[in-house]
Amino acid sequence: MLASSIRDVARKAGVSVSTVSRAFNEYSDIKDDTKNRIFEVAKELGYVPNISARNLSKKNKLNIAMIVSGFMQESDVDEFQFLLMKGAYGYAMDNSIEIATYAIDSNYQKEKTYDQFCLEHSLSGALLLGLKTSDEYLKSLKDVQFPCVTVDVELEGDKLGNVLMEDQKAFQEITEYVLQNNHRKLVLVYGKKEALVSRERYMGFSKAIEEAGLSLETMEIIYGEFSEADAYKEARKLIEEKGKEFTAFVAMSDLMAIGVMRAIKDCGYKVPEDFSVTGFDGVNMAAYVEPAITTINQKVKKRGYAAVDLLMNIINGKATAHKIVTEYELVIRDSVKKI
Amino acid sequence: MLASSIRDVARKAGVSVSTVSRAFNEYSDIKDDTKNRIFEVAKELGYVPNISARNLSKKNKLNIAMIVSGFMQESDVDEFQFLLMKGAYGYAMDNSIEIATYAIDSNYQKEKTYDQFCLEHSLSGALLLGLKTSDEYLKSLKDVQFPCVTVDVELEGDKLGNVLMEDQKAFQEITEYVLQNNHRKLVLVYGKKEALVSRERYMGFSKAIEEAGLSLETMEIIYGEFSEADAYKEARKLIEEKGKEFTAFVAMSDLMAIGVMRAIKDCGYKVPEDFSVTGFDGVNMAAYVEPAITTINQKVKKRGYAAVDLLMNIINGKATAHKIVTEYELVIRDSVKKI
DNA sequence: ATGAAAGCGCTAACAC
DNA sequence: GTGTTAGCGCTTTCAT
Repeated sequence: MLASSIRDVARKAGVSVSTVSRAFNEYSDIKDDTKNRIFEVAKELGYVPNISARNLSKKNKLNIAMIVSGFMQESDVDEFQFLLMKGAYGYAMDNSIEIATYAIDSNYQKEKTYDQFCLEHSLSGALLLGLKTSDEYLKSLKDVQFPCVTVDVELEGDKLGNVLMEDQKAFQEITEYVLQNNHRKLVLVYGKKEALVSRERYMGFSKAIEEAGLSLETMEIIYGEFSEADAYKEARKLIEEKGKEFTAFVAMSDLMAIGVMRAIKDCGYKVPEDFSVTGFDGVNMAAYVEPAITTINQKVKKRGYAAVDLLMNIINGKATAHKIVTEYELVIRDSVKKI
Repeated sequence: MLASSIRDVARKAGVSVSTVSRAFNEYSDIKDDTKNRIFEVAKELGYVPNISARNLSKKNKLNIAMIVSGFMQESDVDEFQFLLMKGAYGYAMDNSIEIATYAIDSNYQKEKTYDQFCLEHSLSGALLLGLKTSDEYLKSLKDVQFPCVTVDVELEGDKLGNVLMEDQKAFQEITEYVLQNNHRKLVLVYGKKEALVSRERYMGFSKAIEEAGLSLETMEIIYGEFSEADAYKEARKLIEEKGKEFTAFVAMSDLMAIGVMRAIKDCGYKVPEDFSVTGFDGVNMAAYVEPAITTINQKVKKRGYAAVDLLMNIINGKATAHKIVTEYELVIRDSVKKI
């Protein structure tokens, strides 16, 4: 009953296969009459063109994919990649294109290069999400043959596009906000050491501190690895050791800010009365915890949307710039107290 | 430079194409010697078998996909589908298989049936997530030709598998818990009307009420559509109208519970002092809000894992049961007060 | 405006 | 154990 091919349609419609092909590929040089008849027959037969076959023969196919690195490694609570995906699929729906998503971990990347992945899947190009400095793909990416767009990873290349954010500037801005609230002894809650954004945000932190005429030496750094649990543990350790020697925690992610807040509460202190806390990302949860967290909203979904847009432009050679810097926004809520 | 084919490998290794094919398909009848040589040459040439070509010619291919319905329609805060995906990819990693994820909205489903989608993508079968009663796929699903596993949708069929949860029993259990805490005037916060799980949970609610010798008439129902915002709005309206006439809100999802809690606070009341609240799902956020929400943990990630497992078994004809009922757990936290 | 036929890269009989 | 060859279902010249 199933699996009627282009030949079946051709036969039943009384035309040749190439005519059917023309109809389905929206060629101009085909009579409306025959075209309609073909579609009718196709519908009767439940015919749909087989994508694999099309991929084999077609010159200019458009197959785009989203390759997510470290999907399983990220915390379950981390909605960052999820929102990126949603943004990407938003573009797909708006433009009636299809995106296939694949999860690829670091080990897999050692077996096959990015180009090989595209080759074997007949892709036109792909979005690459969640890349870490430790990822194999990262090294070979600069001279890929297939169009590729990365998020939060800056890399030059003919076929390469990047969707970036001014991490440094944004982190400087939120640090300055804390400083403006008269905090002088800050704790920086650092993210994953091998994440590219961590370094950028650190630079922003330093800059804010130094431009305020303060010394980095007087600040503390704890390492939360972008994890709620790690941030909790480290913050708790620090508070138990040094008590209220510091007044504010400036975290590189909302999740870590949440961990820090939990530690503060468990130590019998209150936010923001005893300690102020800021986050980074603009994750939904940051608005729902108590107190709601002051943070930088990265507008993640929009970034996913912009990434596919850029990829499409690179694929069809219409990309003017290969770097898109997306906007952010300081969201002031209730987790910082003026002292 | 790129795109060397099986023929290039064959030539350079001094063998025929079929021998190369045998090597890559792990046939037994091939000398280790030649096999190794082929792999060596393949590596030199950067050869990877093209999946589209393989799909065309291979009889027993294994291509599985995850089809997500209503991906864009769900609230951004809703991590349910995300966790399901993670669970599915967990299985994929553990078993070294590849899963392609596609987002398909209701409109798209009208154009193409499930079988047609599998056909055009050369799939062996797929996981179907997020199906609503309003979805086109749902109707035609019972007699699909391609193996298919649904989550939270019970449907008989030769090639059909379901991963289910005892929604009714679970909801009854959490309602009973509230009742045991001596609440007598409850508000049921209903989910999406067209969601299959809503009806089940409603049955569980009714049963708990009736078995406690109470009357459904004395309870209130508000409609939150599984949305935080809607639940907030409806709860707020109710509280402003009737004040503390009721003592507990029993919600069909954690997100709605969070909305209700926000409404309660905004009306100047406290949880659980003035109103008790329960959720359902076991979403991560439920643990982080304040107070932490008493809920039913669905163990969503495990369900995603189980779903792929079932699909694989159906595909290779080894499925004993086509219905998997996954476990849940009542998680008691701080949002219910004994009165 | 339509048809015939070659070919995309691979697998699977069938030969040897 | 390995080679030869006919497809898989489509697109794309090239004819007409």
